[in-house]
Amino acid sequence: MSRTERRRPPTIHDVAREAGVSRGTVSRVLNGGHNVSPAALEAVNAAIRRTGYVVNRHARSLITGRSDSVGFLLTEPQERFFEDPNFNVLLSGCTQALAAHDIPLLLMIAGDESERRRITRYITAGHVDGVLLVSSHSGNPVAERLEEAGVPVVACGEPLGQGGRVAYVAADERGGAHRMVRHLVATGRRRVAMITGPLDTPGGVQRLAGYREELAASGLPADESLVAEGDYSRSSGEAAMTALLERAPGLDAVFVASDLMAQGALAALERAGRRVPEDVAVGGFDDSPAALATLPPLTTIRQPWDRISAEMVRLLLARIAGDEPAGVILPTELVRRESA
Amino acid sequence: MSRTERRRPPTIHDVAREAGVSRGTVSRVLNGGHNVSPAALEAVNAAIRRTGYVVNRHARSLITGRSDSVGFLLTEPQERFFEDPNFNVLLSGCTQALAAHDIPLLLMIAGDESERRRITRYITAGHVDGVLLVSSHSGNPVAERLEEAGVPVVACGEPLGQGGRVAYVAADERGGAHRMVRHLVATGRRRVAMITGPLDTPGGVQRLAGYREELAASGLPADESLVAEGDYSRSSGEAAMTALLERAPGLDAVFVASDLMAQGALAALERAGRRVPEDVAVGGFDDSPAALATLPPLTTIRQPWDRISAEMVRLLLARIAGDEPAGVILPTELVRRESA
DNA sequence: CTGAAAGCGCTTACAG
DNA sequence: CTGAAAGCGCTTACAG
Repeated sequence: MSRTERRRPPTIHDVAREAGVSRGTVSRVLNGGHNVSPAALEAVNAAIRRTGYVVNRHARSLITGRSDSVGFLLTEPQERFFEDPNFNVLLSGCTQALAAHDIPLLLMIAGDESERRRITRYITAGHVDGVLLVSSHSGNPVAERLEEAGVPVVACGEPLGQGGRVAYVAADERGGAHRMVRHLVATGRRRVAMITGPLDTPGGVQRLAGYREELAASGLPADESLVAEGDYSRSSGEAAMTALLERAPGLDAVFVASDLMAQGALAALERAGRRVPEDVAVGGFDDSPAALATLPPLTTIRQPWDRISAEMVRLLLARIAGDEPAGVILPTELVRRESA
Repeated sequence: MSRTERRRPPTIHDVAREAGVSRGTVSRVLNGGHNVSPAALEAVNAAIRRTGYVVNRHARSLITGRSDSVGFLLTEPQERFFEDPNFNVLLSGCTQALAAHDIPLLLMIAGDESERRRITRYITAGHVDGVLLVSSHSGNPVAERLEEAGVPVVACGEPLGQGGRVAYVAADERGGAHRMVRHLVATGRRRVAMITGPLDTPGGVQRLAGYREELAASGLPADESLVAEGDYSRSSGEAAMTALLERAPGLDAVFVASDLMAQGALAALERAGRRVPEDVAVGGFDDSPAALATLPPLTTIRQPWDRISAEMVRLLLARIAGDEPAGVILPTELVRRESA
């Protein structure tokens, strides 16, 4: 027990004594300063400074019933999280946006159903005022479960088949796909293939839809042999590209639904002896750090992750304050580099 | 205010009534079940199940003075965090190891000095029982500040110049460097260059020391023109490799202190028309996902991130329980792939 | 082994 | 505008 003794921190009582007012008045100052005379306000603020007082959140939460904290819940299998740089940007952005409101972020990872149950229980017990949910796979019931229990949720990406019951923030996936395919076609490509994301995710579905729409708009024929499905991982992109090359050797461009998969596709193309962009133009999606790590650097669709995290936090705080759920769609943008 | 009403969750009082015992007895069951008769124990447990009771942590913390939560504090500038997959593995591993103890992890990011002050204040106010610190740069005073305030800290990586005051977990950096250089030399390389990490970090310093020691042990001459410093980023690896090629065109191998920098080095070598591994063997460090994303896949030194996170959590919980600080060094291992 | 009671540090009507 | 007081849901000596 030789560990440094932690001194008992000053309480509202110490501040009250120091300022010569009651504890109620100190509390009022702490909670917005309404109904407090200027003189008292100043005395209390000075006392807070002198004593180094910091509110005890446990005591406050006990009475308010709020925890003044927010959960960041990841229900993807871990591997995805490890590999995808987007998660970092999102997580970090949310942490900082919350920090500006002095709200701590609790990180929660639920890889399997038993962890999901444990965490749901923890959350619905009121340990957190709301949840930022990252889990684009449909058929994942946590969002509804939490909302039913009265815990506000904001999802990253549009939840599939949930009829507007849960709030979300998403990039304009479909518009992004339009932009990329338009660019590919505008630069003279005529056999444009696509590697999609998992088709049980909104990103998977909508980027594919945008691809098809833009192809049709360009008067190019639809050809299902030009479409292969991946799971957003690097290796799945490599496998899909290999399959496409086999099925449709004449392809001259490929729109890949994530930069990470595009990295894999690039490897497959190199192995097959196809030059990029001379023989095959490659377009990615995300504008993640991976897009700069490839050779050649990737032409891609930028998702505004910084704005996405900021909007998620804004929406969640609004929901916690009582607002109705809302969906926010943020624009994407084409980033031209060397691969297409 | 049409938001779903959150029902008031059951309290210890409801459980007591349901079980026909006093609240004190319920509390004893909750806290280990000492001094409770088997009959009472069973009645309480049944009542807990029936009511769906979950302890209110705020009330508990208010009286125990513990928060039963832990902070994960990142003091690196954000960019590093985004780019480095190791952070993910570490963060995720710590989250899960803590979850096994039912302890939530609060993510904290302190990019600049003002954020550092805000977060230090938050932590020392007792909102967290201990801190997992990721910040290998020396001259970063947060670890000492926190320990002085009585908050246990466990650092990732050996803190430079802190005389054993703060607990840490690290990989055997020096041994890893030995292993890699030995491998390079054993496969016939004679002009082995090195791209180091930042030399104000333990990883930077120790991997370089290991390189020099092993070169000497192999009877190869020390040549300072063969050493260039990077900052662990991809682009710095590319720049360093370009500089090395200029200074020492005759090099036939390079030991790069991180996989990410190795990725950059590979790009520089390709640009310079050097084949890997035929002309230049490249060895990385980390065995991060980046090592598999390169062409050719990277021979590297595996850091046991899963064990590192588990040990950090173990050590922190021990410190919180009163143990003295300790340093733990975990072994590294050579992973042979195609680049060397 | 068990219950009654005090008290952790706050907030919030309630009087004035 | 301000103070006195109740009470949030727990834990922990203290008696028995």
